Amino acid sequence: MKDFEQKIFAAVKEAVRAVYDLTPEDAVLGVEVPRDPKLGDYATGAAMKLARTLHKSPMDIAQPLAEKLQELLPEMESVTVAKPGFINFRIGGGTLTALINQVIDAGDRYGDNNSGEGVHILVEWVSANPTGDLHCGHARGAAWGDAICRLLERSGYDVLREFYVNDAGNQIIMLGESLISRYFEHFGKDYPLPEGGYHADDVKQIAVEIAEQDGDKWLTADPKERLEYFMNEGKTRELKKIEKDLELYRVRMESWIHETYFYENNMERINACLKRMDDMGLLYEKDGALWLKSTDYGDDKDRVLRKSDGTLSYLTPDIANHVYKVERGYPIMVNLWGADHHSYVTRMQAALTALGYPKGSLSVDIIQMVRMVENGIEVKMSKRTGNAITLRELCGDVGVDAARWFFVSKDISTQMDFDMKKAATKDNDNPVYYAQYAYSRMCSIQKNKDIPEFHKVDTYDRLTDEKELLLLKMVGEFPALVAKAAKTRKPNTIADYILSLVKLYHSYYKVARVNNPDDPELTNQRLGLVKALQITLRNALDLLGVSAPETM
RNA sequence: GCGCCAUUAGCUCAGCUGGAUAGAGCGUCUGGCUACGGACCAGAAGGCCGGGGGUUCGAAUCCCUCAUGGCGUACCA
Repeated sequence: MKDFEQKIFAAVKEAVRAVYDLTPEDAVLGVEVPRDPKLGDYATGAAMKLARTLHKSPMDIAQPLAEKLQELLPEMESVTVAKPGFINFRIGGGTLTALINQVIDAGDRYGDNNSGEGVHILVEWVSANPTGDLHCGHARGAAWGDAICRLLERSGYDVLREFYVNDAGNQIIMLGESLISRYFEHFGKDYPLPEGGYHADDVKQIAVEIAEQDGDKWLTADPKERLEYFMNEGKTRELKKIEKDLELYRVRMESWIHETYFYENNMERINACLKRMDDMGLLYEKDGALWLKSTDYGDDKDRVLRKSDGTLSYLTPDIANHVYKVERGYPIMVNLWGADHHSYVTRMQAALTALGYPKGSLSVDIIQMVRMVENGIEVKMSKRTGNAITLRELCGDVGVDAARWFFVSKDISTQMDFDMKKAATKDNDNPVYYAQYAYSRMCSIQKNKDIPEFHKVDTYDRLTDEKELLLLKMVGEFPALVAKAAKTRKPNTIADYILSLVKLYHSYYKVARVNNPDDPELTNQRLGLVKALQITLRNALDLLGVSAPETM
């Protein structure tokens, strides 16, 4: 379905061509929604942006454009010029009410658009080390990344949702050693917990599980074999919990790529990568280590790929990981990384540029830190366990809907405070319930036995109230908003939209009774409006992974 | 020291590619329930957009600089 914004944009383009014989860049022709609805439903600043090229005043440029536009867009009630040179569009009521049937027909697919044009895009996020439970620090990125995928999928991109499992390297050895120590402890024996080992209860619990499953046979086993076994058991079990927690949090992954995969077959993939870089003259040896000349590609220093002890640095398999993404048909990659990894962005991009991938192949969105707060005071540890607050606890304490809403409704580029008290309250302090309440109202009005059941009609010409038309206008903006949010990867704009929509609905609900026994026609048309709103709201909430409850 | 991210109402945050009078929620204050769900609605007060320069028809938005805060600055992952 072609929404108004696209239609107007195309018309502006055509008008500029017809009147001034120009075909400027798309950015010049931008169509927007004016801040003040009194000005118009849509507007373009094209005339002002053309002022420089045409050496004329924006007002003089706008006038003939507006006349042409009125001609091109007969469904517009008016096309007017306003100082300092805006062209404002007002949509006719009939055009707006026609949306109702379109929305109802589209149903769950209303909002879907093809702005992505089938582009393949791989989103990698969460990617927590499988050495412990996901904690609330992961919750922000997990919700944000999932919402981005939902937006992209509904905008016609071909998305692959991927989790990169760091299951090689020191932290896994540390996990194995920590488990062994807890395992010994379980049988009343001593085994030193390594420095920097994992102390959390979940590690202890896994050790107990292994003890119950295998008995005490590992106490006397070959140390090398034992470590291998505990490392494997540990990461498998930790990963399973991560999967379960993500599911609870409604985050869907499609692909799990293990770091160890790149070490398989004598490091086949990694070596191929290294050889390729070597053939391109990107590598050199110094102090017994192998270096990548990343400074030639924007990094501020060269990076070690193979350390002097012969082992690889973290970067090396991760380069192979990204090469593998492209090989699988995903030339556009998006990664979500925590703020503590931001220095890593430049070197990863430098490596990919060095390998010849076009600039912009990899976008990395950095998720700034979250401070968990209760009544303004930072809460570092869980009161129950004394460890970091886990995602699971968070879901239990504040609920999945509230947690996801809070994280997804704020841009990730700024540090945020997550107020657990506020998120857990079920009153009007909490915007997520305000939105869900509106949804419940929409549902209950349709289910009410005293109100006749809705049936589709050809025209909804009785809907002339200012708020009704305003609501429909917002409904009409939804597909373009989804497309834009997908492109800019900003789900928070959807949350803003939801709040404006439900605020207007609550306000409408107060002044206009849907049910009007003396006027069944008006009642039916209003029910159609409510249904269209309900569909739009449900789809919008779904983009954020927030449920739309029929009753609360 | 250097790099990245930020700084907008009392608080938490929006603000699109530079555009019309800088917005919302909470909090504060004033009002509103005999009818579809009051988890609601109507209204008011509250701003040198961190400071200072610059770019231009126009700057919260772009550039420079300073201040403040966070994160990073490994042959860790």
